[in-house]
Formats: sequence, structure tokens, C-alpha cells
Amino acid sequence: MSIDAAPESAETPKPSNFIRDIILQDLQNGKHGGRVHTRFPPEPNGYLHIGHAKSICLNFGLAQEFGGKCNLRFDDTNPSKEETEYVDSIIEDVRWLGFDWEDRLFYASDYFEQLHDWAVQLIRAGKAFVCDLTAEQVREYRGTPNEPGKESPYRNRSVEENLDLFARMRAGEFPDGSRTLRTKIDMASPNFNLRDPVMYRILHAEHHRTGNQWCIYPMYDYTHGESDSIEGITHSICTLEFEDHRPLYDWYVENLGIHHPQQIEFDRLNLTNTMLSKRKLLMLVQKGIVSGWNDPRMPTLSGMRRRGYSPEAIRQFCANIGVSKTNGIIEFSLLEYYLREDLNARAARVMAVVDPIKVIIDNYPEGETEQLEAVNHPDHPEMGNRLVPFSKTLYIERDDFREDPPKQYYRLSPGREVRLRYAYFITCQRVVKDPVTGEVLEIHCTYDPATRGGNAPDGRKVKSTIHWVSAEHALDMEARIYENLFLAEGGGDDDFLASLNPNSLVKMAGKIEPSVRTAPAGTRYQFERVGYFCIDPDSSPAGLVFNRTVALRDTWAKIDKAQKPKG
RNA sequence: UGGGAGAUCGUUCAACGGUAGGACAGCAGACUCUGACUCUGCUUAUCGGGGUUCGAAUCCCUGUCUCCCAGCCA
Repeated sequence: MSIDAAPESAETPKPSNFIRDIILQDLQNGKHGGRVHTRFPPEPNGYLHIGHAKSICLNFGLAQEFGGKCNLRFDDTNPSKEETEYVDSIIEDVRWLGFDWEDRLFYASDYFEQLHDWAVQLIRAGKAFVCDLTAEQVREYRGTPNEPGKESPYRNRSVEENLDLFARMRAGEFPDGSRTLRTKIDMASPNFNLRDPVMYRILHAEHHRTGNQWCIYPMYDYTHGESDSIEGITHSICTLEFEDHRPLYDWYVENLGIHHPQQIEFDRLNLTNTMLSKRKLLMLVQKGIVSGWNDPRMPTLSGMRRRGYSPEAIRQFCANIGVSKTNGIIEFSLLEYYLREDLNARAARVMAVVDPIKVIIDNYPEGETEQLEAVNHPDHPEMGNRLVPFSKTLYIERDDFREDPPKQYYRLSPGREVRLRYAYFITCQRVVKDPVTGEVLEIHCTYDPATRGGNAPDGRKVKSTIHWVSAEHALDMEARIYENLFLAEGGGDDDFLASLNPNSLVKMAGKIEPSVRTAPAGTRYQFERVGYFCIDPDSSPAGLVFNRTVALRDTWAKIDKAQKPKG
């Protein structure tokens, strides 16, 4: 019984935002001929994470809403950091999230020749020059926030000399870092981006697509606007840190006299206790702190997919977090809310015990087995029923028994009667303990045969219903219980490794009802009263492995914690 | 002590000169063969100071705080 057996939870209408308002206004004014064309422009230097999902949903969502188009374009101008593996993963992840770029899969590297020609055009117009300053010298010449920069001594080379030098840069005559092509703008500008920014640098590196065809590579600022322009992008949506780059973006398309898309900046996603820096995520992978980019603890889309997140839940989250220019941090519980909302509506229910303790029904016949009927989803009768085996020896959750029940605890304890879900009422008679450690080893109970199926003919009530599995029939499983990778709210911004959560992964030896035996990896379930779980790719019939996607909300845990504030 | 941007419940988004509203979180109940789900109710906010106006979160002035920018990264 897979999650897909249930209908999708409805996606509610998205709230508006300032970018949508701008587009609405542009449409009204007939700007861009009434077209809406966006793009999602990842650099293939890492895996996509939940922060990218916000951008993907925004760009593709806006295009969808206004009958426009959204391209997928790789911003691959730095061969030293980019790899095909990342390209492949990004394509897979955007698709998985549920978006389609049709035949519009592009690469900035597709435009290298055009970009080069435009650079020549700028040189001819006296607006670009080849500079022989070293990287350190360029930094010194750039000035500081308080003082203007100094002009490069090479700034006034003749057009002919610049043309010649640039051609030789391309031809590979010069070593890495020896020269750059720079735009001639204004070394006194208060905006550093306009202090004669570098357009091309020399990099004798193999590019994942163009191989060794080039040894000069264009910089982001020189590439991005033109790529947008070539593709006929109308609204170029990016994050806040590019606000200072907009004047340069505008400068290039204006001075080249080409189609001028409008750059609009919005706030990137921040999530509590979550680190969303590709650089640091890469470090976690390289240091082996996580098992890979798709470790279920990673905030990457591939990690979340493996963990059991549904694309619908992520989309719903992205649609509701809002888009603004405020630098904020979203509480992780909001993501979990949308996750649970989707999973609750769709995941088949099953009984599994994550931390088992043995229960023996003393008055139940030895060797007997009954098949008891359980519903697969309380809200979806069409998902059907299944039979769950019951016998004399069972496992229940260790946490569902207390020898000394605290106030408001109404699960199993000595002398108390509870219901075994879909089965019988049982009453705890006594416990067997380890004589040395005092640990409870077995709980002995009696059952009331008249309560078969879970209802008492005399109408008596029990305070609690607990889940169980039959010891003889249950399957062994490993339950991987995850918590946030980072303890610090900011995701450990500063010394992020110091903030690592030592309990981010705990493996439990659990037991699960046999109905899941043949389910494929990726199947999502609700373990009743415990949480949502998903079969991990590591799982096999010989060794079932489940990832806890998210726990169920747990009111009792709150009460319990409040009662003993030590925690 | 340059430039750019932003400040509204604990968090986040809205209100676009006319009753500060929603979501999450929290708290209290109801319901329940999942202490889940669902439902009901409640608490809590306009960064400070001046103006303009019948009326200001919104307009003006001023101050404060936060974020981003000195890669041949994106």
C-alpha cells in the first residue's frame, strides 16, 4: 500500500507577493509585450537544497500562473568548481519537485562564443580593456568603501592593442591570472561592482561541457544578464545579495543594446537549525560527517526525498512562506507542519514498534494465531483493510508502559486496562524484571476475549489505545530516527561544526507488522502513534530499513516534559 | 565615517491614508479504537522621536538597529 494510493492533498491558492505584483503591473502596462518568461539558473557546483526549492517554485510557479515559460539554465562559467554529477542531480531534483522546462534546458556555456563577440564589441567601443595587473594589485587599486579606487595603468591601451591581447588570451598565450579583460566604468563609484569589473579571466581548466575549447571564462556579472537577454527572459529573479549587482547587470545589456530583462531581488530562505550553504554542505560530505549529498539529514532535495518528504509538501511550504525583501528565518516547525499535513492525508497506516518491550498474554491460548482486521487509512475507506496477526506474545512500545505512572499518564501500567488497537483489551498483571539491573523484561497481562476487535460489549471504556505487533509474526527492522543536524538556531553559522547534533541519527532495532514485507524503497507509511516513515534504499527483504521522515505531534511528550522540567 | 537594502505578534506573510488580519508556534478545551487528525476559544505586534492629516503601519523629517558589498566565486 503506497502513499500514491490516496489522492493528493489539495494545494491551496498561493498568497500574493511583491514580485507577482510587479508582474501584474508589467502585464497591465504591456511591458515585454505581455510576456512572462523566467528562469531558474543554478550553478552546477553542488546539490540543490530546500532554499533552491523556494526559487524553483517561485520562478516556475510565476510562469505557470501567467501562462509564461520558465527555463532551466546552468550558470556554468567556473569550470574549476562545476561537474556533470551536479548537473545530473539538479535535473533530477527539479523534475522530482514537479516542474517541466520542456525543451528549454540551457547552459551559459552555450553562449560562450556570443559572449566573446560581445566582449570584442565592447573593446571596439572603448568600453573594455585588457589589464595586466595581478589579482593582488587589482585588489589594491580597487580602493575601500571610503576611498575611490585608482585607475589601472593599462586602462588606456588602444583598441588595437586590446583586441590583439584579448585574442591572444583566448589563444592560450598567457598563464592563469596574468591578465583579465575589464569593463571600463568608474573606479570612483561607491558601488564596487562598477569599479572596472573583470569580464574575463584566464583559466586553463577543463570545462564539463566545452572541454578544453576555452581557456578564458566569463564572470557571472558579464554572463548572467546577457544569458537572460538571449533567452528573452522578462523577469530575472534572484536573491538579495545581487541587489548591488543590478546596476552592472543593467550596464551590460544597455551598452550592448540588447533585450533588457528586469532583475528583481527577493530574500533567500533561512530555516532554523538548518545550514543552507553549498560550501558548508560540501564540507559535511567531504569530511564524511554525513553519508553523502543525499543523507536523509541533509537539507538537500535528494536528502529530503530519501528521508520521505513529498514534493507536494515542499511545494506547499514554498507557496506559503511568502516572498519579500526581509532577511528572516523560518521556523523549522512550519516545514514540518506542511509535511505532516500532506503525509497525514496520504500515507497508509501500519503498526510498528520502534523500541520494543515484550508483552505476554497469560490467558491467551499457546500457539494460537488470529488475523485481526485493521483499516489502512481512517479517512480513506477506499484504501481498504488488511489483516494483522495476533498471538500470545507481543511487542509494544517501551514508552507505552510505566511501572510508576506519572499524573496524566494513561497508557499501560500495573493493574490498568488498555486497548490494543484493532485487537483486545488487556490488563497488566505483573512484570518480570532483571534481578540485577531492575530493568523490566516482560509485562504479563490478561485479555478479555469479549473485546475482540477492540470493542467492549458492556460499553466500558479504556483511557488509552496502544499499538503492538505479534512477536512471532513481526518483521525485524531498523528504524533510523533523525533530528536536526545542528543544535544552533542559525544552523551554526559561525563555527558550524561545533554546533553538530550528536543525536542527529539514532538507529533503533524495531519490529513491524508483516504486511510491509514486499514494499519497495521509497514507500511511505504512518507508523500509528509514532510518526511517518519511509523505506530507505538500504532496505532489503533480509533487513528492512525505515527512515523516520517526521514524528507525529506528541501532546503527551509535552505534558511529560512539563512535569519534570529537567528534561 | 562609502554604497545598497530592510525593520509589523515568539516566527513569518498581509493590510498600498480609514476597525492591524492570516498561518505556524504557544496556551486552554471538545472529539477520538492513533495523546494523531479535526474542531472551538485565548494570549501576543506596527523600531524610537517629531511632524502632515478629521484620521498614519502606510506620507514627510530625524534618530536607532539589522543584513549585503572591497573574488580573476556565483
